[in-house]
Amino acid sequence: MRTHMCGELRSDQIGQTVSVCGWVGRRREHGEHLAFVDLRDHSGIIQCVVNDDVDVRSEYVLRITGTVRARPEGTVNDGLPTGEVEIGDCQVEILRQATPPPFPIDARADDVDENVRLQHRYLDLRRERMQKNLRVRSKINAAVRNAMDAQGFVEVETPMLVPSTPEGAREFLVPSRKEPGSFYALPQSPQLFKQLLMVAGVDRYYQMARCLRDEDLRADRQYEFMQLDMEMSFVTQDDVLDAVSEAVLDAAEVATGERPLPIERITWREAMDRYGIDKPDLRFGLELTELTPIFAATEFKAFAGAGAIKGIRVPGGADEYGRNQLDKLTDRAKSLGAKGLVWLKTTDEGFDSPVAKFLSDDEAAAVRSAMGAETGDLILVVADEWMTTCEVLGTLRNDLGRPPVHEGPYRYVWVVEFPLFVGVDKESGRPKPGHHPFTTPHPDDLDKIESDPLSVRSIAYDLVLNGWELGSGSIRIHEPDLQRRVFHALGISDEEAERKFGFFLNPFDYGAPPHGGFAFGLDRLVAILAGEENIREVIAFPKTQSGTDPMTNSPIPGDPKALAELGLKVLPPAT
RNA sequence: GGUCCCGUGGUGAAGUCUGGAGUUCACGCCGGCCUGUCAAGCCGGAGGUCGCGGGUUCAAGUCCCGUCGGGACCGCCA
Repeated sequence: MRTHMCGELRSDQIGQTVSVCGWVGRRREHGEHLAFVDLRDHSGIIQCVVNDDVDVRSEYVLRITGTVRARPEGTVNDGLPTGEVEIGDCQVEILRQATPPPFPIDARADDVDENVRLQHRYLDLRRERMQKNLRVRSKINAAVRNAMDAQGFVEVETPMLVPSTPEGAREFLVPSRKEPGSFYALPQSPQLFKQLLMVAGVDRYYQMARCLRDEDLRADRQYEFMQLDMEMSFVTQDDVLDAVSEAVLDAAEVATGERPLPIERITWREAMDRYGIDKPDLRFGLELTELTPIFAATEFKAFAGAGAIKGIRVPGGADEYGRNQLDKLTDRAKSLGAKGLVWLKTTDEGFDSPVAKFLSDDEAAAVRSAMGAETGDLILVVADEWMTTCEVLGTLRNDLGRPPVHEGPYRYVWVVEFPLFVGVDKESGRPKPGHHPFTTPHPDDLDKIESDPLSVRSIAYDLVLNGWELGSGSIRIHEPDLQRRVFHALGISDEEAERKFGFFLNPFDYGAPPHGGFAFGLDRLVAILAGEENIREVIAFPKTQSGTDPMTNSPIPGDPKALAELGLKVLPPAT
């Protein structure tokens, strides 16, 4: 039907008779016997010179046959890859007429209400930007698959209809017709299956896995999302990180044409100390500075006895931030859990600050020196429990300096040695798992599981890109004694463990190899590499923030007959 | 569950604070003219439940209350 794609025609084809197919973009008519038609397919746009009087309108689907020729002197279009040539003597075949689209099928639709774009997603996807995104995604998928295959991983598909599991994200439930009142769940991840595949001796498993979580949506979260899910036997953390790195770096290379440097590592502790967050954005400074020792014997009540005192320095911020803005920053800090926020404006004489008079000369000088502050800088200080201090300043740091996620350069980082337990459950008073309850404790911290659980590190790691968590993983516990100790630390009795996790852990008794794995979100990786700051832009048919699809109108009310067959009855909405 | 922003011909915006006739701009659409344009140009035209409901007022796109839809974020996402 066609000999070339619209966007591939160049001077090389001059003289050739070609056929191209596509949609009518812009057209410029100069009377009955001359019209310029921009024909578009996914590869680009070619100008066709039509001398017949054919009625050709926006988005008509055409097949055009004609001769490639150089454009006349002075009419070359530098803005178009095909701009040196055009198709002349065009024979136009209308394959399908079209009604005018609700929005222009080009970059102008970037500004159109997203709801309208989603209502007509098939038209939105027709645009160059979205075509590019679909294709980048496809290339990344292929690169990831190739990388995993080349490393000896076996792609195994796991079920979409799985049992509901008690822990973790809220699940989507699927009613069973054969057993009314019983339900499957859609998998929030293939976690249990991939570990059982290790018991099965698969050794290296991977899957492009669709995961489903019934949690509220965000710019970086959809109900349904894709993960590169993988698991390996007889490995250390380094083996897992290397295998994942290979896939991620290959993906980055096909998407950007440039292979990133090896991914650096930082411990969770250092990430919190320096960036105040477990998914640090390394693209900008504003790092947290340790000030605790300076105030070891301070008389300033707000600082005395604080677990940690840290500051961030905003270069030249003294003039930039007025009283009003500083009050807002203080409110922000308080809403994040800090008792307050101390701000210091660096002057030639010392500090301009409401609390300047409470600082001794030595303390002021030490702060200035530790922060590397120069006149005109703004310093923000928080004094609180270590975790609170870090988190509050980390959030302020992001508020103040973080560029949009898709703006280069790309800064990948492995965050390792996550704590095994995070926080304490209000009801039980027991620690809560940081990653999941099957994560291996750090070998150096085994003796603290009972005595000081919150200080126990784990062999768990996250991959972070430009401040977005791409994914996480861990080395799993494969020995029953250690698993029992961790369960006990979590306040899970042997009986409860058997009831909740028996179906998953009992198979380990038949010989579970040491194993560990990882899963990272492809949508997020593709979005960043495609230069998008919202994963909806790299998903062909995404849901809105409230979980609806304006194109298909899903979700829709259940059909009474179908409900009856499933043994379901819909209750009136709670008031 | 919560906070904030947005909703005006097909599309994007202005008008809303400070109430006075559906007013304006650009794109698109329809018709006409036009043989080298590429954001083609020129002339003419059509197109509206100002998201929806209620209230205040002589009068509401504009003020108030509620509601629906979209977005950003918090909670949530082991």
